[in-house]
Amino acid sequence: MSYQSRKQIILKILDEKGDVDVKELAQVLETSEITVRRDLGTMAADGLLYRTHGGAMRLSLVNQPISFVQKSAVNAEKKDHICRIAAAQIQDGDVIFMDCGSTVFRMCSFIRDKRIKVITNSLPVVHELLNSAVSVNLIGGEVDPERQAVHGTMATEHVRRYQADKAFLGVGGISVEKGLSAVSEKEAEMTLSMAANAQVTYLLCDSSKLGKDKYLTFAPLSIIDVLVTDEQDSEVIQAFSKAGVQILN
Amino acid sequence: MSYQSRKQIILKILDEKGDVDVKELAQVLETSEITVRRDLGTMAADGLLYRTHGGAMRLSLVNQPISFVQKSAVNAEKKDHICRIAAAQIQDGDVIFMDCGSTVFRMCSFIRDKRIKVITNSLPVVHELLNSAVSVNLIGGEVDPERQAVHGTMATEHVRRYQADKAFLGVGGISVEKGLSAVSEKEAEMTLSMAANAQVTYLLCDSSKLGKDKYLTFAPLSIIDVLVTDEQDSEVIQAFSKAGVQILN
DNA sequence: TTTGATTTGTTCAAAAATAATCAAAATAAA
DNA sequence: TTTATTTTGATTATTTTTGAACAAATCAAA
Repeated sequence: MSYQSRKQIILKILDEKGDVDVKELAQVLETSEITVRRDLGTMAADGLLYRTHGGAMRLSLVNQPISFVQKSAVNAEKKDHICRIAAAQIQDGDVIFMDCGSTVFRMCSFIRDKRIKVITNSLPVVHELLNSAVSVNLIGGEVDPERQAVHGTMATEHVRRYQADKAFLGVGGISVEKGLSAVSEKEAEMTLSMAANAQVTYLLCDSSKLGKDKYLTFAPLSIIDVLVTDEQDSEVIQAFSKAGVQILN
Repeated sequence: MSYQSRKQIILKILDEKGDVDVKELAQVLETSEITVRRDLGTMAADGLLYRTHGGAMRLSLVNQPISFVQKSAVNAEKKDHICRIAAAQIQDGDVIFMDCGSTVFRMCSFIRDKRIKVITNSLPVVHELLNSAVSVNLIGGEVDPERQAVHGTMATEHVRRYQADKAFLGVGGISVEKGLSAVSEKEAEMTLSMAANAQVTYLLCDSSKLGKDKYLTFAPLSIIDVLVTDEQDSEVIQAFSKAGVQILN
């Protein structure tokens, strides 16, 4: 049995169990311990595993995989409903903006296989679409650790350079009277920039946010074209509709 | 039996089992081992299989993509040595560039507690510094999934807007004769941009890359100021020193 | 901290696999 | 048919891989 074959087996065991010891491998591979040690040595040098005393460990256990923790999955079902509808609006070839809202993030799993370009300031979105059919353009600027997103002058300017077919945005609150409101100026600025440079602006908004205002009101209702929500035909919805916003639910 | 017929059989066995050894094939094909070896040799040259000692393997088993985490684990000790030295050059208040090299990535753990600003095009670096004392500026542009980094025109332009105290860069290879070389044009472009906009340019380079040239040579030695390496006083090092590069090791 | 057991690195020799060279056999071309 | 070319197998030298032996390093328990 060649080194390459042993390597495959070792990797497989490591993938299943997470760790192995030399003696165990020597038995499984029907070879001597010294050979196993040599194999583990070269594999460690190639960065395929982490060598421990007496054995080896899977790298992912040592060096935690890169992943972004998402905001609590509050209203997960509602959000998924909204995202399904929003994703259906996208066609292959589209260029779309996606902001750093938690609802917008959930769209990722519904657009992985689309041949589109996504321009975003959200790190979790980038991470989620990294190995997908989607081509990603990341907006540059100051990283906001709390929101895991990019904001600031540079980011705004970056957005201004691009023209998108559609923008998919989140928001803190929305009402007919006061329009759009946010909890942070940074997010508000990004929302405005994206809306300004997109042909059609979709607002993804679960029913808990409808008719609510957050501390910073920053834009009139008119900057959005379509409101995607889970709320069925209610008074609030009809008010939005009357105010000239198209409703999808 | 002709080579073509044997080839078909070998490929079929390989497809079913994943690997074979020469002796086994010699029996099945009713021919000598030397002939089998010759067959495997030509087939490997044609890219039909991967030749191992004593046999062959299916290509799909061998060609597994190497993740960034894995790459950064190669020569880990050397890299950590280099990173410790590099990190010691940084003072609170500094603005620094960091590129998407795997050695540069390892610097993260040594600079987490510094009060500095890091400007980078590397997603792993951003992730690693997300919850640290470091303030991060992310370079925007097209995301390259393979390198987990941002490149392109927009990225280059972004860098041009900033002036940094220090740049910490990786490279594919470096030699006194040909200067800096890279495996991709994108990386080369980013290296050039960062070097151009930094007061002092540090090249982080473990000994395995010294004196080696990669396919794309893109810059003279003069664009770097300091070479940080693990290689102790050797001929190669002295040559670099004589060429005007400061050495840290 | 010391002790004892285990693991590892190193060196070396045996074994296995390969490369290189050359001649015989099979095949194709004139 | 003869001649040239390709393919194959045998032989030998070289390289790679493997396992054993032993000193050094490491770990765990007393």
